[in-house]
Amino acid sequence: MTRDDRPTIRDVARVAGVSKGTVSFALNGRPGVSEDTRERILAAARDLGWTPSTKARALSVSRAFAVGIVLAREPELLGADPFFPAFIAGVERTLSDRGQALVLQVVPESEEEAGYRRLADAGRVDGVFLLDLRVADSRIALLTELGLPAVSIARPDVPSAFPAVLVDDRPGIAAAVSHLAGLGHRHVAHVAGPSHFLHGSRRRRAFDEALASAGLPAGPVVEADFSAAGGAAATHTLLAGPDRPTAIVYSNDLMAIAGLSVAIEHGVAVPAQLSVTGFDNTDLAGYVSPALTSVRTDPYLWGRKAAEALLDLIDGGTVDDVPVPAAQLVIRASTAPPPL
Amino acid sequence: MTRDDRPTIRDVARVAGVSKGTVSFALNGRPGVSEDTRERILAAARDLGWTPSTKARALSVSRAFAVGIVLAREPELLGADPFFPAFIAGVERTLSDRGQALVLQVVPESEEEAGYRRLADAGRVDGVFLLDLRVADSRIALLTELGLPAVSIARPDVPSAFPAVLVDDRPGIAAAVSHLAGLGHRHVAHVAGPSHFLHGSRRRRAFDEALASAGLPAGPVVEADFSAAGGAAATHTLLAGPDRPTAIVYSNDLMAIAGLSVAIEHGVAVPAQLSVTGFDNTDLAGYVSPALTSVRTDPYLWGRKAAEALLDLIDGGTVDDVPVPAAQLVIRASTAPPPL
DNA sequence: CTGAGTTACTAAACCGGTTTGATCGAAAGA
DNA sequence: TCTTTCGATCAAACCGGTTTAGTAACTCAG
Repeated sequence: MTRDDRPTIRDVARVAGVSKGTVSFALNGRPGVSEDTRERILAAARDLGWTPSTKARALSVSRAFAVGIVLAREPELLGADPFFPAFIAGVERTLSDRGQALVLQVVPESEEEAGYRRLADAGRVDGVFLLDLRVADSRIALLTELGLPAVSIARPDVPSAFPAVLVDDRPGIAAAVSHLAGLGHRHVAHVAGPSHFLHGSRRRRAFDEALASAGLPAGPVVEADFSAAGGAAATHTLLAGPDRPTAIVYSNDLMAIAGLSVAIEHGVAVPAQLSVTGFDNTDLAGYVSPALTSVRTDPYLWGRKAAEALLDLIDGGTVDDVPVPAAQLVIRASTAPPPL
Repeated sequence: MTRDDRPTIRDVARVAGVSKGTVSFALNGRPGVSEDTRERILAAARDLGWTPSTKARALSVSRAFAVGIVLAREPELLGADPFFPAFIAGVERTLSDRGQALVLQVVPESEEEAGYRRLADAGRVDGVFLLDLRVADSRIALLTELGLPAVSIARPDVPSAFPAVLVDDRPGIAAAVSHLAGLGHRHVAHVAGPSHFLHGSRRRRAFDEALASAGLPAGPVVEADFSAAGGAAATHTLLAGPDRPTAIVYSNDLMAIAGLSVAIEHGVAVPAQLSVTGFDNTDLAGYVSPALTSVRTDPYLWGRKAAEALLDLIDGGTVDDVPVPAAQLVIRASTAPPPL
């Protein structure tokens, strides 16, 4: 029952007894159409069940009415990350209100640049979101060259003319460290994300600074890859080494949860002998044992804000950076005073 | 530096000294162009850096060169589900090879139908994937009415003219039950997903059947919602009740992991006093304590196959259902013989 | 040497909207 | 009363491709 006889603007014009142009004007709320005819046209459109063809509009106004995301992550890591789905849900919230679509592209890291080029050259999107910023991220220059508007999540460390949603991980990490310091910990370690990611390196720096401002000695930092396996390996390193820390600040929940089991295997009780904090406050954080103290972020909100900024940018406005509320520490059972 | 002077087919034609039509023929590998001119045209296109405009092609051949997914899930649940990102990664693998794009739509459940209608009416996509099938799913009729080609993940329980990727959860559940039966368990419980989801109810039925075919008595079944909170509550119900089971088969890993902590809180040792199995074999499964016995599925593969089927369907072929390998049970430390 | 059949190519129509320039009748100003 | 201006409307061009119909040159059988 593939009824391909979708009505066109021509049909609406005929039924309403006007020209195509007038229908177009009426629908886009332009002046120069009498109230009388406007209503007749709208009625005709309603009767015919006509919706303007995005394809045709896209061609004539040279807009795609869509924005894009290029994801260069391994499928497995993607699956474990709670950020991404919540973010796109937020993005969609804004987009659907404004009649825009979201085009997703998942590519191997080696094809990331090609992914953006394809999107731009084919004219598939009017702008993109810049996620997973890296240190000295080359995509900023690429997108500038391509003339593709963009909004980044967090402000890049290289000059960027694009607006950013000012996500800042530092207060969250600082809150975790200061919570631990307040409990009396003096040997605090950090399991960091990959240092070529901006959030990886920024969380790490925030950790160093928070220790210093709490008057604590610098703590050991092990770099991992945000995966469960990586978190487990890093934890093993920290617990097997000399001068075992009494607390570990993980840069995401997944690694922290994996760390919990490693501690058990090492016969280290959490939180009695080791305190642990996560980051992301995933669904699971409250339901592991002990329940995980974590930093709550709000990727859904970021998605909404980022989409608003991007659409405004595309519509020609100059857009400022977008502030967002600071992350909050959620204290649960995995943190306690250090052993005496 | 928004250089909007992208070359058009006209420019290529001029440089190559031929007409637009000939350029089009040359590029689409049609006969009627001499080898000589064809090369000249391709060279001109390369020199100018010309890529055909998807917008224009879409209009003239009335194809969107894109397929869609409408997701009607709560953002939180989405974030915790490992299926979805892996699936779209697989989809993308196929799509990018064939020059197609993926349009994503995340909507509240109440707007699901509207979501499909929008996609279809605006002509944004040429077909869609049907995920999270429900019992007596009304979307089959909807898509048929809209004339929108589709491929479903798992075969629906209502008559459907659309091809399906034959995902079957039953062997996985059966393997888990038979593993537990082999270990000597006779009191096996199940924490099911929502029964209005096809996979929820099918896993439940598979559980019942597997128990029967192992010669075991019917076990208690508690319905939950696939979330950590739901899994915890269900586990609590099972462990607090009379006639406590010696093993629990969860319908996903998230609930199983939440269940592990509830067991600890109840002073029930896993696996000594209680065996636990999950479903999905998430990244985390191997890194909780005890490591979780789980059913490994392959959503990445499903995505690839589903996309191939959908594109073939759109291209006019008649497409058969697509078989996929049965899920495998991954045995880890969370299962052991029951207490004596 | 003619007429039919190929081959290689062009001009023009078309997809379904938006946008520009022109037209026409009516109201307003001289 | 005779312009002038303005609001409402239409016809046609345009966006950048694809596709159809037509044509010129060239081959080949009779």
